[in-house]
Amino acid sequence: MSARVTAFDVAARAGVSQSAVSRVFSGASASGETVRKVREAAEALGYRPNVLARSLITGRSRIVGMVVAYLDNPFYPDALERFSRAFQSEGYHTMLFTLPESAPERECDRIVQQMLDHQVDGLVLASVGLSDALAARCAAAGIPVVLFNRGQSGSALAQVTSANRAGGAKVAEFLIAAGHRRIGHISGWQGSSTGRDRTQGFIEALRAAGWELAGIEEGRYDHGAAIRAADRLIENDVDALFVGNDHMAFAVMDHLRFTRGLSVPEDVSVIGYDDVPMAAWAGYELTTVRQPVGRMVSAAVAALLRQMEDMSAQAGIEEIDGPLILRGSARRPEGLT
Amino acid sequence: MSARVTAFDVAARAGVSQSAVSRVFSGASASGETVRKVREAAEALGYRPNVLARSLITGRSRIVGMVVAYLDNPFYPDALERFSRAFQSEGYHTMLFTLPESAPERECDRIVQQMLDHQVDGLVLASVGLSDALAARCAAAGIPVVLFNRGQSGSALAQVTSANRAGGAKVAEFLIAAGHRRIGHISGWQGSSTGRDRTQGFIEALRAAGWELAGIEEGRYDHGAAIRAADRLIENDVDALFVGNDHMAFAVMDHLRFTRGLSVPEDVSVIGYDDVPMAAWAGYELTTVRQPVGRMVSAAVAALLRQMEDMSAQAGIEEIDGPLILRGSARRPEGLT
DNA sequence: TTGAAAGCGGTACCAG
DNA sequence: CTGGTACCGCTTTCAA
Repeated sequence: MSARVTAFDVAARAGVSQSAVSRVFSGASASGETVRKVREAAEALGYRPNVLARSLITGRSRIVGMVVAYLDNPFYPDALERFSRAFQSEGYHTMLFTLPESAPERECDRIVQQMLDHQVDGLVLASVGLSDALAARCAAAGIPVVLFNRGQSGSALAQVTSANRAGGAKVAEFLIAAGHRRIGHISGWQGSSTGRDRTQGFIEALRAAGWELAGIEEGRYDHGAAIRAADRLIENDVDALFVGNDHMAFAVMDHLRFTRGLSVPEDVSVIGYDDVPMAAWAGYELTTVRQPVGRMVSAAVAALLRQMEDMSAQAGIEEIDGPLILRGSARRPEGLT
Repeated sequence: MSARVTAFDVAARAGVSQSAVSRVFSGASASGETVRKVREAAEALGYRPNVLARSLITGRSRIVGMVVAYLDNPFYPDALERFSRAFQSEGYHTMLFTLPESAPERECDRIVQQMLDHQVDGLVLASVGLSDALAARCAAAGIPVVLFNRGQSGSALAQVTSANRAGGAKVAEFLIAAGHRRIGHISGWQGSSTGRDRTQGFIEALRAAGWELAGIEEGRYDHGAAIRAADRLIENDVDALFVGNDHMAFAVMDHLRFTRGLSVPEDVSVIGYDDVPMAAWAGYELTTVRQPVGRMVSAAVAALLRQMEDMSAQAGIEEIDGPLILRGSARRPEGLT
């Protein structure tokens, strides 16, 4: 509707050149007098620099692209909010994408390509992988990528996860200490590093203590699959269940209690990964493994900034220590926001 | 690192003019032969049009800005995911902002201004208001704005909420039907339309049935405040509590059960707004009011698209019918994703 | 249909 | 410090 106000308009009103206006708004050197006149004129006209034009010439958009597979596991909204705030405070903006439930892995490439088209300065991929071809493209374009909560072996991309293996081991120790001997496992997707690592750490620690799994099933992302897996394990008489999958623990426990009439944790102990906020808020008798979200996000942001600011910075793999087992206490654990 | 591939490079390789390349990629008329040559050259060079440059000249960025106050109420991640997908499928990208917990209302203007600098084509504000000054600025810039889950009376902005008043009334009827007579209310923030409407509908329906509130407190956003409010109401002997605030119901119930040793819902019935996903997943004995998220998002998206596509479209206020009371069943209600 | 040229709204380098 | 000017990468007249 209204005619766009450009730097020329401001220049004309302030009686200076357009270059002067540009300098004032990009923080380059200008005399106090010039600054004053320009600011005044800009204010009067309601002028604001067009970020697109600026990005076009500087080659930096100050936008980071963020891809998240899904948000129904409360771990991700939490992380997303932290990412968003962190980037904002560094002067970056966040362009968000979520993947369709149908073909997440396949869509990811398409979406990353779109972000590249938008000239993003960096990319965060939460719980999704990237094809080698596209990783190469990003590298060629000089766009740093950070994989969050997912490792991709053999890739040169920066990666941040928590110590999933240690987390899995902790669970084993926890269950053994609680006196459980027939322990079942519904694993996370074995195609993901987090899934594999948790399972591996769990089994190893069990073995180190002289025990074997009473049964193992792959749960992947599907509630139904997780529930069927739980059924099979229960038939097999397990008295404890480690659900390594992202947010299946509630579904499983629900099923055990209300379909099978078992009491948790008296009949079967259930322990899951990631579901802390819900478990905590609900004061539920579910024991969960809490990943150190805050530190994971900080590490990812730092890694990305480092690479965006300094082209020569190396992409590294960071494993943030300290997955924490929270007994499903009746009270909300302190320190949880 | 690598030299950027531009339309000129493609043109040179294809033996056509740069204009021709542009036409091919913007879908304008070009002969089949030209299209073939250009596509081939582009493919070989790995060319992709620079969206920034395109937006700069067309004046349309195909980006919608989205501001969300917080994501720790599961209602918002749910909505956000739906928004993101809807916009993606319409060829729009989403730029996300979250507000700092400290000064959300004040920061909102600053952030909206930043989005305008980025030349967004439209704005969605979830649960936050906009100053009149900035609303005017958006209008002047021809940028449509939709307020989601928040009304702002007297503003010309498009607004989508659910029928909060009817929802509040339903809660009253529900509690009365359950035989409660000493009913307390912890309201949502009375500075927001949703908070006011829920409370008003609740009180009116109570009154229509011949009852008065046994007590009312304002909970606002703070867990602590909500808990203290609950304490005061309990001292006042209420046997039912309607928590109109966004995601306080769990905190309140938690407190009642584990600090005060009351059983819910036997001693006190608690009913909240919005917390359905958690309640459902946890199979918790909490009765919640579920807002029709899907339809709310669809309406908001439609309203925004309409205005973005057709400058003459009117901004309207839509109240989506059908807040639903879900008894805190042991099983996850069907139809919840 | 096609190519040449004029911008879109800025930044950056230049000589003054 | 200042103004002039080339240029970022693309879209869009305009003649041919």
